[in-house]
Amino acid sequence: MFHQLEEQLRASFAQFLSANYGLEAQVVVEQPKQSSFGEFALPIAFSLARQLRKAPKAIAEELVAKMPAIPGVAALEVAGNGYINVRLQRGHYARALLSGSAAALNPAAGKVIVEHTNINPNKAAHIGHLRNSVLGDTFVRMLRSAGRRVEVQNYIDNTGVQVADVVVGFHYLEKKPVEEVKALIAQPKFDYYCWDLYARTSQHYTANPEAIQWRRDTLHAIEHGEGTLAEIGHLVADAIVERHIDTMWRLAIAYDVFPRESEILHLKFWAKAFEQLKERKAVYLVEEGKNQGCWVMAASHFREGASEAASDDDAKVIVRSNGTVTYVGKDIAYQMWKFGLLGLDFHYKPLRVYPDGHQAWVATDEPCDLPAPAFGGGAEVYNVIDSRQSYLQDVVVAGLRALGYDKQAEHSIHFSYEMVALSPRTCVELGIPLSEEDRKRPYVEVSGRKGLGVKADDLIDKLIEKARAEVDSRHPDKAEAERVRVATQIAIGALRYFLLKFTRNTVIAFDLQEALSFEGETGPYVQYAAVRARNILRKLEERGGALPDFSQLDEAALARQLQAEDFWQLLIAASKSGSALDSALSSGEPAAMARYAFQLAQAFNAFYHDYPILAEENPEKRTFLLWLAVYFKEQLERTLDQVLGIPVPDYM
RNA sequence: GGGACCGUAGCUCAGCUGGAUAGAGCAUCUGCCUUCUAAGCAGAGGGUCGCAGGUUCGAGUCCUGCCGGUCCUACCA
Repeated sequence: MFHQLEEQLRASFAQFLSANYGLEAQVVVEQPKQSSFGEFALPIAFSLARQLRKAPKAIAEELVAKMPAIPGVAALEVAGNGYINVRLQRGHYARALLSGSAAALNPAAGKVIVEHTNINPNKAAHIGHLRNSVLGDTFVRMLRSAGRRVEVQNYIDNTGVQVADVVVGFHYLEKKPVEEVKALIAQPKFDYYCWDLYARTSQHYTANPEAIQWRRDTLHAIEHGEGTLAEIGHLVADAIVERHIDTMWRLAIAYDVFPRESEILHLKFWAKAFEQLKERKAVYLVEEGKNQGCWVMAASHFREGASEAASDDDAKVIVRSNGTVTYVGKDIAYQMWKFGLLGLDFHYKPLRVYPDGHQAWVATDEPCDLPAPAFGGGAEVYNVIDSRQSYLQDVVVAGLRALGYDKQAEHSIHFSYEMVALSPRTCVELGIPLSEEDRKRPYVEVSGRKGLGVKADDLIDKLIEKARAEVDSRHPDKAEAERVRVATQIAIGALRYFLLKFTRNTVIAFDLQEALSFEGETGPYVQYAAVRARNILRKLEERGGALPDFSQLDEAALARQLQAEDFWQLLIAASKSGSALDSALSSGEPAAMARYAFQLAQAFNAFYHDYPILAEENPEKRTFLLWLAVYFKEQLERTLDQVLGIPVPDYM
């Protein structure tokens, strides 16, 4: 609604300027610094000052005087040195909201593919992985809320070095036969077991460099899919993927399809992509130098300013001299498949039915009887991958471009984000040893190899435990199962909000104390505002009342009530959810959406404190306040639950 | 060496394509629970927006240089 008016305003001014001054001006519509200035502010007079050679203030005054009436707008005012402030007709605006005459969504056509999570299936998920998943999942929810069709992919690197290292641990270090590994998999927390084993194997390599041969042998075995090593590799990877799915579902994060690296190889995705790359001369064979015998992509393809004659040594190796393909090479093939450019497809089998009935599929190399949806073939692709891999992502896009797929390269977006590190204080708390140097740093990087980090499940458990204590003390009369449910919802809210409140390119120095906080700018604060709105309505019912018929609030009544600035500001804030989604989406910042939710909650909390609705005796005002509470509740709940993936508890 | 990002209140961070008096949260201090739950509300203090130039009606925002910090620049991913 708010957004609609903004557009209308823009259009009206542009049209007026074009018709009366012959100017094709870009009309900027801002929101005033102070709400007392009105709902919109246009700095148009400033930009016209040069062209018209007149003082901005004079231009603004002239425009305001000549501008024909705009529906829904009460007044245009000149302020400051030449701002045009816009005030809306409050009753008219509220009536439109009440009767639900919202604009229909007009989403772009075409499927959006969002790839996120992508955790190496060799150990438990940690806090850094959570940032990826929460960002990706929230972005997916934002797109879907805007009406886009979205497919969520979680790519599994099940044949890589990291899986191989855990296999080395099982086979060479622990000398476990397949049966014992299977028994371990059946135990709970198999991902935690692998977390430690992976760290041990890494340490073993450091102490015994010759042991690296085990890794080579294992990688080779896994790639060919034969023998004990390969069998353990597949068992481990599949089992860990299941654990990751469990962990992410605790945060209401789900996937549609799991493409796997093993199928990229077995189904000849890479071979086909390689053919095309060679044909188009996107890659070439190096004759001499350090990259002798490798197929490489010239630096000029992916690096700004690199000259055509840049040396072979600067090029990116795509196929190693031993004939094996690098991860980037496989990623190019995968990216081509995502856009439907490869002419090949995976086979799929069902992997998991989520508790809500959603079916997730996994890629396989054998046909399956069950019909799977059509995956891949997206119009836009977002890869949620941390910023350290931007170089690799540039190479992937360069690959598409070199093949002549300019449009796809354009729509191939690296949705990058900075890493999650640990605050020194939290390291101490977790017993992680710090060097003198580390102590002075603002943060310490986590390391899977060293086994340093905060495991996702541990963090979620801690949050639930803390929320549980709060819920228990406030609601000792509620059934235990119910208290656990509410505590879990609060924990999810706290965690998701914490990971979303930072913009993407900010390094998060994870601080346990801060993450466990439920006060101030946190998920529980926002949830609490929604719960308060629910409490009002529940209390009304408990006292034998019922919601009045809001249609009796006509424009005049609404205008009367909305003379109160507090009410008007809350209504305006709540009606901005569509506008907030729009701008968060165009800037690609889920943090903006989280911030909006927080601001809306703040506005409501102040309102809640100042105006006891149920005690209101004036019938018109009471009806109006109840409507305001209901409208706020709807907007906030939609923003929390649908867009941010944060559940709203029944009570707190 | 080359590339990218960052530097805003004591701390952690917002600040959309340049716009009105630079904002939150935490921490500190002061008030407010017989009311729809205080996970809350109201208020106070706290800033040379790293430094120096430039662009213009106007710069935290754009350009250049410097200082400080981080990441990338693998036949790992």
